[in-house]
Amino acid sequence: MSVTLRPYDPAQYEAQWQKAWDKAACFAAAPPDDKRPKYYVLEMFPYPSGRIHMGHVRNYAMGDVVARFKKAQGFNVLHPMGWDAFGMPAENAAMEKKTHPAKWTYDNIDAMRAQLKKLGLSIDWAREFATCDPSYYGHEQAMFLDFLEAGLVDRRESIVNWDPVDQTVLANEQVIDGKGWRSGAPVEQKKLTQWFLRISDFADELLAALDGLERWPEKVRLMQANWIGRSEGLECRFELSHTVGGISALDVYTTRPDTLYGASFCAISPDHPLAVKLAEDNAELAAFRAECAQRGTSEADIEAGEKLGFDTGLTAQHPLDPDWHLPVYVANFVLMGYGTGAIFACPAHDQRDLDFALKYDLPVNTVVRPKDEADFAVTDSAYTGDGVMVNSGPFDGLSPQAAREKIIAQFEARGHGQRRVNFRLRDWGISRQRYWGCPIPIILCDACGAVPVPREDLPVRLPEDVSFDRPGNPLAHHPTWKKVACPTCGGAATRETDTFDTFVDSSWYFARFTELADDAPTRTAAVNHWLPVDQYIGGIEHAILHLLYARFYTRAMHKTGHLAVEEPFAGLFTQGMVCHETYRNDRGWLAPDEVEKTATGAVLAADGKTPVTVGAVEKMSKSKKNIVDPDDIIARYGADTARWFMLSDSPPERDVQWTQDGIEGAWRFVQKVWRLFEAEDATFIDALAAPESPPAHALYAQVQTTIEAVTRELESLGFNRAVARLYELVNALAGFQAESAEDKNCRAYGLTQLMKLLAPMMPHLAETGWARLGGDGLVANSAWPDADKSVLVSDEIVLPVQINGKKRAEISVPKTADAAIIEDMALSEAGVKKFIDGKDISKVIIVPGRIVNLVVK
RNA sequence: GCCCUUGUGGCGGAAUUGGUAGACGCGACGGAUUCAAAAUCCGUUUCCUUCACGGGAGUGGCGGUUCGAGUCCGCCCAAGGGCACCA
Repeated sequence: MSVTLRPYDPAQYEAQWQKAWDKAACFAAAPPDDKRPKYYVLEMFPYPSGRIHMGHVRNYAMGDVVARFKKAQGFNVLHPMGWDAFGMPAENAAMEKKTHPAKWTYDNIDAMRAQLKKLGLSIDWAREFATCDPSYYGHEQAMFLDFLEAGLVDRRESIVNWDPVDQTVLANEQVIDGKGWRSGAPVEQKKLTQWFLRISDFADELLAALDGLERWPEKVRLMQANWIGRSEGLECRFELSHTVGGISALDVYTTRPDTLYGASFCAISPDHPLAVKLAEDNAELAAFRAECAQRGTSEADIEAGEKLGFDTGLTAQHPLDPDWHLPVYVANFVLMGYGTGAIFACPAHDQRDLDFALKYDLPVNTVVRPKDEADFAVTDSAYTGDGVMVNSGPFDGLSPQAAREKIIAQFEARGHGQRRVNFRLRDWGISRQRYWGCPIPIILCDACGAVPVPREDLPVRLPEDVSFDRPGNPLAHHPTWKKVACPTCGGAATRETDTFDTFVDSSWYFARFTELADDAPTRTAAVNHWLPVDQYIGGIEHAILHLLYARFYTRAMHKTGHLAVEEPFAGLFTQGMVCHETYRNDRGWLAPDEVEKTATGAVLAADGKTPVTVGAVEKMSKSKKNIVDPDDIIARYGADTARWFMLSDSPPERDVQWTQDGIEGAWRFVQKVWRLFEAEDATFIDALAAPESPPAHALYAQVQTTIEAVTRELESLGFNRAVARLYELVNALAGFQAESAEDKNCRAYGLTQLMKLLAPMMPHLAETGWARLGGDGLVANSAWPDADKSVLVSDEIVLPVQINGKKRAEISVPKTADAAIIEDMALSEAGVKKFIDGKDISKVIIVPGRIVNLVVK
């Protein structure tokens, strides 16, 4: 009589194994002198918002599979965890709930750490830190001073994006559709003195190095390349008809010098110094400038694309023809921040210029025509394609590309202009008018200017006694904190009250994890050993912001001697989002547990009858209430089930839809694996020679193909495909009838290997099974299996036979059979004969080991 | 507007280099077990046609290359994403 196991109860085992791993210090990374090769796997660290969500579960489940898999493969694995702990929500909580941001943050960290631990992640918790720890941000301040000395930092007045709700400055990258990325409020333009990191100095490098990031998604590299936005062109000078306030000429940047003969006017930005100067004595122009400043930021205005201009009355001399004078306009579509803030316009070959020219009745001169249209002329749609130069004097007949080169060369030869490369990327403004961030270690003195805080005075700590009862920066309002003596002259001075953009904090945390040194941000031996991160995993939403900043910051750290590498992340994987159906009725959105699904739709769970509208599948979000809480899932099904479901079905880079059926399916699988242990022959057998009996041999072979396939899939992060192979093996084991001792041994062997293969994904169940089999120690510490490749190739193979490209039959042939034998066998197969009877065989294609195709007429 | 990605059963999705389309999971249907249910086990499940054997069609659409196309090429359609007055 077989003993029936009780259903697998995760609650009974999961905590137990988590303790066992802890006690054995399984996941502590060994020091750099360890003889194993290193592997650094990192998931983007979380913001301590209070609770983990399913997105975290997916992200950390994937990282954990990689970490456990690499450890089993014999790597010295570093898999740390920390907290991106500065930021606005802590201050909002302080305002709303009257709690201190530090307390709110550290309480959240405690809660979330406990949640993460319940997932059974193989994390080296000894390396944990939060970016709001003074022991972290103090080093960040020191590095800022290093950057300052190295010329990587600027302080300058500039027009900034001002978020009126959050009352702080935003970087360009943080403005989405003209709105603050956090508050969603329309961004205003404001002039402030700001600290900048000179990321644009690295624009060329950051762009060029993208080519070397072979293990990054093409999509992310492309997005970064577009963001950096390199363009090549000509900068040249247009002399003005009059000198205004010392300005006698316009410097103009163009990527289309080939269209110079099609010039029709010049245009300058409303913020151009010439426009500013002219507006001083011209009220109409001043009003126009004000209007542009107002309209400039509104998304709707940009969408409408209405071109507005103001004729200055000045003219500019064409650089290729001294007798040609172009009117100079102030135009709303010319940006001061790009190029020189002044353009020459060629309406025939630029749609914006054409819109403007048509509105203000300016000439349209076609200078490029398509190759096969001799009488081509632009009317209402600019021509930007390739073709042949016309109406361009000495350049007629050339291609635009050739004309561009010749014209630039001519300008350079005559000293009238030069080839120039421009970037879209601007310097990174890092000043934020917030309390809960890293204080900028600078003292502002009326006599000495901006003076660095002496190194021995670091870290500049945030004051603890702050009040949030009025808007703006609590540091600036603090009665005493900012008042200090100037380190240079000793006179009364004030601290910089701005703090760093929190993206600074997340730009080097991966380096800090390599060693928590007291006296320096990084320790050479450790940081150079571990970096680059071998596999970084996180959301696509950081494709530009965080990933570009971190790449720049690593270069800055390289330049200031903090580390050896230039690229922080050798491999990047961007995972998809976790989505769920949405539910609503006339009172608003409903959470999944308020809803009961029926055959035809859904009803309220409370009464079982009130209809509920089932909406689109969307990213889980508080606002739509389509959230499933990881804690509830773990309590009900255990961490392994949650992890398994997150890894099954959907490819990891794509969005996954959370469903009740899906989690139930994963739960059934856990139970099915557990039932494999009901058999009496469930004993530990780690090594076995290929069995003789056909069924056992077949099972043995399937174990080998599964080992081979799962290894390959995990290598390429194909978790969903690895899952499918494991389902197959479990199904085979469950259906296997063990008759002989040999069969039973083979089954036990298969079960032992299965535990190893499952361990990265379902570590607790694998550990429980391993212990039940009588395995040595922990499966978490055991080596990854090698496939016995000798059984992967069988003697007989099945070949499909196609006739005219359609499959008609299958033949079983010896692996060693040559083409003549295969042809013979194919032609004598009954299913084939039927189709070739009375027809001519004009061609026979035999692809060894693959296919036979007969072409008949 | 520019750039990119993706289109495969009722659903999520498989398919090394062009070589048996639909693995695996979900759902559905039928059966076994059960007093009944849950759980479990067995079977069916791309569509059309046929009592059946079988046959035909089929990877968003149209065309092309090839003995052979989900895969390569061209054009088109749809959905999603990024950038967006960047000269």
